[in-house]
Amino acid sequence: MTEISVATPQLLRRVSAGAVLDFMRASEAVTVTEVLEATGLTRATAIAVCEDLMQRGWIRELENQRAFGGYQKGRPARRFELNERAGYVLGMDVGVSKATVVVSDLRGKALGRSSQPFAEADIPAEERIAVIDRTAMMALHSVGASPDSVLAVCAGIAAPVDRNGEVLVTQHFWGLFDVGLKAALRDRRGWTVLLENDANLAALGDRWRGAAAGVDDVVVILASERFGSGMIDGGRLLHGRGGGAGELAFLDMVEGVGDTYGIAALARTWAADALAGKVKTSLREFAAEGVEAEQVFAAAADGDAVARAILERLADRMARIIGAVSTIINPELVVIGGAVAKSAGVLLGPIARHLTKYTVTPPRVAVSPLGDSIVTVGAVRCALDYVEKNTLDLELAVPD
Amino acid sequence: MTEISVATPQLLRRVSAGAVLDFMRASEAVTVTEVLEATGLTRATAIAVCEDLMQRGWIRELENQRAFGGYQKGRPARRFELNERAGYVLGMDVGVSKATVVVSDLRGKALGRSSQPFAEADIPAEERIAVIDRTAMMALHSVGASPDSVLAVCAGIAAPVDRNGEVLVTQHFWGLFDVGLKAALRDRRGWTVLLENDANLAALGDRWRGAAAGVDDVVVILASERFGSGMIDGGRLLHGRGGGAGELAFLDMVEGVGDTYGIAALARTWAADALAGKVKTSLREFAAEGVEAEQVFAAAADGDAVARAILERLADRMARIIGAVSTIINPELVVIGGAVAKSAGVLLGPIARHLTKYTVTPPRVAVSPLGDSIVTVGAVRCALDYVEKNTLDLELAVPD
DNA sequence: GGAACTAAATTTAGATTCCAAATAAATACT
DNA sequence: AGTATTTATTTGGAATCTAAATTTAGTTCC
Repeated sequence: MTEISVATPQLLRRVSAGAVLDFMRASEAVTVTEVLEATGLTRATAIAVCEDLMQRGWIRELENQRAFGGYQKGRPARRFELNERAGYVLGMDVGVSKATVVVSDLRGKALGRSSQPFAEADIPAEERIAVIDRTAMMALHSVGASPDSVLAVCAGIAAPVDRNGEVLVTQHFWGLFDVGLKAALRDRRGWTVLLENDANLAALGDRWRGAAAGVDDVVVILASERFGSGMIDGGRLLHGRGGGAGELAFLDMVEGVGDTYGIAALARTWAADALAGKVKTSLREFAAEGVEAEQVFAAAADGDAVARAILERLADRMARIIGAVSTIINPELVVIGGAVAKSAGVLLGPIARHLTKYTVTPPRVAVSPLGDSIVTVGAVRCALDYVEKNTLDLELAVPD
Repeated sequence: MTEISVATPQLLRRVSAGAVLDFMRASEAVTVTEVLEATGLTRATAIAVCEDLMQRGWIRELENQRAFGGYQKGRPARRFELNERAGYVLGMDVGVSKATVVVSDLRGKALGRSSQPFAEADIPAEERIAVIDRTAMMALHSVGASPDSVLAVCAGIAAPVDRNGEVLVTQHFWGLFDVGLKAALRDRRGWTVLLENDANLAALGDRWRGAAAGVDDVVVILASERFGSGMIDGGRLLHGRGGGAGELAFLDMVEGVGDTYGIAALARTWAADALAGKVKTSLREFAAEGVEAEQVFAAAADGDAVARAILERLADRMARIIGAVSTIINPELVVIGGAVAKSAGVLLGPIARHLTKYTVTPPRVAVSPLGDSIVTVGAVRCALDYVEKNTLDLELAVPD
């Protein structure tokens, strides 16, 4: 209600409340004494702030305080904890062929998930939106959450998105993805929707709960069907002017690369090429359905020469890409993510070996454990970031 | 003196004072009424803050207020303005063969400059420091400023520097540059020294007072003898883990490039190569002293075929580099900077032409007007950034 | 069961800062 | 001289914090 111009006394309470809330997000149930030590506030103030936050619904007080940690002298301390059910956030992965929605609580715990295919690749925008909306409602319903309790939504799409969440339709193709989701979900449900590029979300996701946990300078390469990357420098996502940062189209110019197909796609193609010849290889048993990357990796592990050659070729290509990107960006770590990543661990050794050819200071290389949920995990993180930054400006639907 | 824990009432005054100071830095002499409109504070508060700042020496009050803007009704307004002489900052360009120091006031006006060569490239650290210190003292003396009035120093060096101003001596070569300048100048003079990579400072400099003024996503390529770049995304410099972001060593992998020599170096070499043959060219008249880039550009403008070929080749190479970097970083603008930049304007047309081969969404390309002072300009900006961020924690030497 | 002990919670007094509104001051215009 | 206008100052009230004194709600021990 009250407009804050620059610095009113109310600003102080905001700062204090923010500090307390930050501490609570990082801890389980805490006593006021702990709050006070963590924030530097006085006891009187700390209690006042907690009461404030409780009244607004962001935290709750526990009953049987003494139940914690056995014997304690003195007057029992009150205990407070984050009300992780004060509201929910949605993380969306909107692909070409399907939409996936994850419902998460305020601690980032995934409570429910729903996925729906689009009838065809080229359906009109309203239809895409309808499917997405329906998927979201199903996911919410599955956890018994009302649409009013959604505090933020983040959707990942396979197009460049600038740092304001806008899709610049410079290339016609991307128009497909800018289906007006933001406006549609705001109008229909009153939700705040953040748009972000899928590879960027993968980077956020993996830095949160993947191989890059806590690393400040990291590049995550979404590498299954096509290459795309999310780059984080100093803990901040890079976007560039039109959200195009992290595009790996420059690969066309790197010697020995020349296209932007991902690991899964290349493995499939190269295996097919090999089978067209007369070589002897165990891959031939999959020939009918087409050979997938996993099968190539397995065959290579069994000593199949053709599979090993393909693996080596993949590793060299990855090394070139990682070498080029990390020379210019200088990350501490490069993570390979996406559906193929889980089985791509076998590539790490060969990649490291090839990498020494392309850079004198190679980064660490890892595969993400998040599999194909890497984008939704990142979307949840992105939505939570928004909520955490704006907590004190948000009104909760049903302050219980 | 007083430790601020989280949110004390004193914090409010800090916020208010910061807002007022920011406004004053962006304006000339201002009345309290203007302050009040800009910051949203009350008149009473605005005056109190101004008096505060004046007492601390950061701003001053003008005498003949009414002298401004002719006729005015009502009680004359007091006028305040930034005291740009409250202290000074030093911007340093520490190269291999010489050190340059610029003294600037708090509005970024260069007041004096001094430059001194190092006796040899490989002199010991103490000697390098002594030369740098002496150069700084000379520059200060030339403007009549005392060493005590220096609020911050920023030094640009040709080595990777991480975002904490540390030089990681991963490669032995860089050890040359980490001569302990920070500690030495702190101990001798009590100065706060910020270290930064020279190309990064070039980026800051050009974004401040060059071709990239106000552009949030920009890459500045220092291109004279060697290529190095400073990359800014969303107004923030990229560093990477060890300060290596912006290194263009990956050029080794880009087809048609293959080394990291800069424009001046390449022009010189290619011209010499051409002269070794029997072609007819007006460049031959410079053959004795060696042909410089400027001369090649001039001859090309006169229609000399050999010079034009070299120019075209340079443009193609620049286009490849710009194409590769900007595909992955997606800047709005790429600036060519350094001593050679002033005459490199002739390259812009050809570069733009070649660029379409390497990217579908080419950035704007420009040359920096800052010449070889681009690094010191950036160093001054960097030091000012520090002072502006920490103004209220700094004590002025002689509060007049 | 009551006294002693202990840590937490609450109350009280004081300081800083802000805003809003009333009052005072300085100048130009008539 | 008187009025209008703009700026400056003063006064009163509110929010917030800290620091210190006081009260409370338990445990422990006799």
